[in-house]
Amino acid sequence: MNRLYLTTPLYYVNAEPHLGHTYTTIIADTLKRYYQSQGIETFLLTGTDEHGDKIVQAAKDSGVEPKDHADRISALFRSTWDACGISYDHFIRTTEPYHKQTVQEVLKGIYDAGDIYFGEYGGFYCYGCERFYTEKELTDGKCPDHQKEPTYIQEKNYFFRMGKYQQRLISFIQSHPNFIQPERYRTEVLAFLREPLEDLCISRPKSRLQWGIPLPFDSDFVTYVWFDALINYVSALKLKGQEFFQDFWPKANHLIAKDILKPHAIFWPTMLMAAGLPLYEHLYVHGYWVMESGKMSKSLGNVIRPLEMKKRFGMDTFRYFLLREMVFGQDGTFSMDAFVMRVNADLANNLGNLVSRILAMQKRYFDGVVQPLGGSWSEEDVKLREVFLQAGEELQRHMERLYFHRALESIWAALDRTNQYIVQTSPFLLMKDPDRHARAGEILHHLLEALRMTSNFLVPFLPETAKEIRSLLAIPEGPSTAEVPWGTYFQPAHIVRPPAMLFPRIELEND
RNA sequence: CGCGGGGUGGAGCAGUCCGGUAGCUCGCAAGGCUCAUAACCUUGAGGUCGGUGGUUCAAAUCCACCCCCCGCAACCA
Repeated sequence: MNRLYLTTPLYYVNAEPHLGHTYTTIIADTLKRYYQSQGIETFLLTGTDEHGDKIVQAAKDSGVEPKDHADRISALFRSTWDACGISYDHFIRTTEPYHKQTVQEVLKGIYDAGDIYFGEYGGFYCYGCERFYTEKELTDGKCPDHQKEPTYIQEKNYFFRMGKYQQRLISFIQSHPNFIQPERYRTEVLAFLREPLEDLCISRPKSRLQWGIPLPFDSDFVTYVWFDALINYVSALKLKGQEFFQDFWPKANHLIAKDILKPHAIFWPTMLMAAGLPLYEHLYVHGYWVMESGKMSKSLGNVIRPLEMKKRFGMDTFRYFLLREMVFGQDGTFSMDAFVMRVNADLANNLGNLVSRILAMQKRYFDGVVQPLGGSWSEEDVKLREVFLQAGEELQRHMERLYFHRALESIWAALDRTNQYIVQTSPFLLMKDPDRHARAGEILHHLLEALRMTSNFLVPFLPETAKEIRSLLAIPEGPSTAEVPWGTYFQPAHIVRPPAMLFPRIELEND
């Protein structure tokens, strides 16, 4: 049995779900649906990362305990993904006992193996912020928040011998060209690894931070950030049992945004090496959504809220834009103008209108009853089928490389061809001559096949729409019909439903 | 010389890894159709693919150098 384990990052509960979170999660969901439809057993993990300074701070700001704060934001993420129809299999929280247990087991293992040591860390510490600053973060040598010069302090902490694994990691990445994708990020990681890798500080003294998982070998310290957060990918599988872990872990595929490349491409593999675990299979890295009106920020009022987009335009419409507009790996621009343009052109004018015009003819001319196909097909008929076969092949090729935009382009090229086919064959003209009604019926039969194929293609990208088209064609719920050859699916007396408007054109007032 | 990315018709973007008529959406011009969501189809105008040089029969695509813009630069999710 082929398996695939997909993960989103664990979202940090210091912010509410925004466009970036939504994009990563939708990508994960799309991949899951795609591979599921290929007969692969999939497991999709998402969740929330809930420990650390920033959470304590955020909780303090809203006057609640860290746990209450984390509960609230975590629930918000979960309900958002539910409302968005994300088909995740497990939602993990780093504050849950089974996760803490796994983190402690892994830490203990690495400690016992001698790859964690007690050392000293010095840095610029601001007592107002209760955190260290790097020199670059300081403005004129002062803390940007308090305008005060930080104090250089030294602190005892635990360190992970990350540098020890540098060579092994380099060799691994070099011998596994697809380990990090797209390639630009692999190049970046290799470039980074040309410099010596320092050891990683993995603890905070409890005197400064209590909101964390205690180190199993020293109860005066808690683990700090990544050792806690990254291990979730393992602890979620362990929760399902050792066998489940064995089956899925080697098939782990992590999806992340470029901001957390280093932890995932460097910290995490070396941690796995130290823990004696196999490395994950792939790391897929995407870029940022840049708001046309400048940086995304609440004060500018240009924050894209996933639930709001769903409510205004429908989830599939929102998904379509995100998948079609961004080249996976590169940054993309988000603007409402581009959104409206894309949606009107591709979903309303093309897909929606096409479905509607075909079903309208089927209804008007034959009262929805699918007509038989004759033995001989015209050149156009054959061509139409080939166009869809080709689109299916291209789709597969593009999905393997995370080229969502190109996969959709391939589908839409087939839709364009279908519109052309309608004009070329003009069934609406044939219907004026009673002798040619049979031919018009055949043409419509081919067009219904085009829609059937389209609905199969759309399953991973636009799940609701795929389902709706299926329902309009009166195709029962159940497995994909992609394997049924063109022209053999619709049986005599099959009746399709009257047209429905799938995507209304968006007319934006100056709101 | 820190690392990486981007610079393609009026606008926004694909295409660059694997060289071979420069593609898509919007906008503009002309025509067609009437089945459809003022939609759909055809044709046209508009590009020295940031610059210079090189490799090649052939370069947006490979190589070198230069200019402009943007991220990252380690314990900061």
